[in-house]
Amino acid sequence: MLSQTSRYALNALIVIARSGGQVNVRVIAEQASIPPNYLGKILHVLGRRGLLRSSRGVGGGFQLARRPEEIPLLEVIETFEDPQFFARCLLGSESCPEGRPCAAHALWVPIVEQTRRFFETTTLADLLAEAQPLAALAEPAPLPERA
Amino acid sequence: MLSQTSRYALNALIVIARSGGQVNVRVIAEQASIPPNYLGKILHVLGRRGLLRSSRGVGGGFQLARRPEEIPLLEVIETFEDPQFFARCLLGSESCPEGRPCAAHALWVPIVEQTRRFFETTTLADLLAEAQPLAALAEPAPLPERA
DNA sequence: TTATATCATCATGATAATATGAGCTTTAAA
DNA sequence: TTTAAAGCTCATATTATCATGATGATATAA
Repeated sequence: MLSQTSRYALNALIVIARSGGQVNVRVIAEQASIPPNYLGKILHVLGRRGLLRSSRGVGGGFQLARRPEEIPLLEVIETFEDPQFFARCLLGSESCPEGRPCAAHALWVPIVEQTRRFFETTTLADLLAEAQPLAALAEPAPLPERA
Repeated sequence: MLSQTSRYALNALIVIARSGGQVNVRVIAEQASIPPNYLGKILHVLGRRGLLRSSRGVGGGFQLARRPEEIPLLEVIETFEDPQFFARCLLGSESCPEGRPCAAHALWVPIVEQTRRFFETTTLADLLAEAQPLAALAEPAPLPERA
C-alpha cells in the first residue's frame, strides 16, 4: 500500500515524537531500524516540507516543527507518494477523467474515499497513543535519555 | 494501489469477457492499450492460474475458463501482487506478528479489511455491468463481432 | 581557534518492476 | 503435408525505487 520510504518516514516521526525533543539521525535509525544514510535524506525532505526542524553541530538533530496532533498522516504520505496516489482509480493508469470513468470507478470510489479520510483525520498523535503501551511492554524504561 | 500488471490483467479480462468468446492477444492488446508482448505473458499466467483457457493455431486465442460472476477480483490480484498484499500493515515492512502489532495496527485494520472484502465480493461481472453503459455511449455498436 | 559532531548534498550502486524482442512449439486450415 | 497463425518461453533492455558512500557546510564546545 505505502512505499517503504513513506513507512520509514512515519516510523521516524514516531521515534522523534516519542523523544519529546531533539534526536539525531543515528539514534532514530537505530530505534526504527532504518538505514542511516537513507533516513538522513528522508528527514531532510520532511524538513523542507515543514514537518521537522533540524539543527547542526554537537547536540544537533531533528525535532517536530508542530505538535503531533497537528500532523495528519496524509501530509507525510503526500510528501513521498505520487500526487495521484488517491486520485488514481482501480483500472486506470491515470486518474479517471471527469465524465469518462473507468469500468470500476463507481464501485471503487467509496473505498478510496474512506482510505483518504483515514489518512486525513489520523494524526501522529493517534499513532503515539497506539504505540506507547507496546513500548512499555517491551522495554523496562519507555523513554530513556540518550547522550 | 494496484501494480500496473494487475491493472493490465483486469482490463484484459474485461475485454475478453465482453467479447463473449475467444479473442487473440493482438486484439486484446489493441482494445485495452497494453504492450502486446507483455500482455502475452500476463495472459499465460492467468491461464496457469485457471482463469483463462487458451488455444493455439489459426483462430486461436484466449477465453474465460468460468463465467464472469465466478471470477472475484481478489483472485486476479492475488495472482500478481505480493501474497502479503492484504496482510501487510501500515507501518511494518512485513505483516504485524500476532501479539506484537505495529503502532498503527488497530487503526488500520478496518480499512484493510474493507478493501479486502471489496476485492473478494466484487466480480468481473460487476465490472462489466459498470463498463457496458460507457461503451454504449462511446461506440455506435457496443458488442461488435471480430474476425 | 581548533576539533568534532552533525546535517546537507552529490554521485554511485543494487534490486525489482516493467517492458521488449526473437525464436520455438503447437495447432488448424489450405 | 505444407504453411501460417497463434501462444510459449527465454534473454535482454529500461525505469523507478531503494540504498550506500564520500565529501562539504555549519554549529558547538574545549
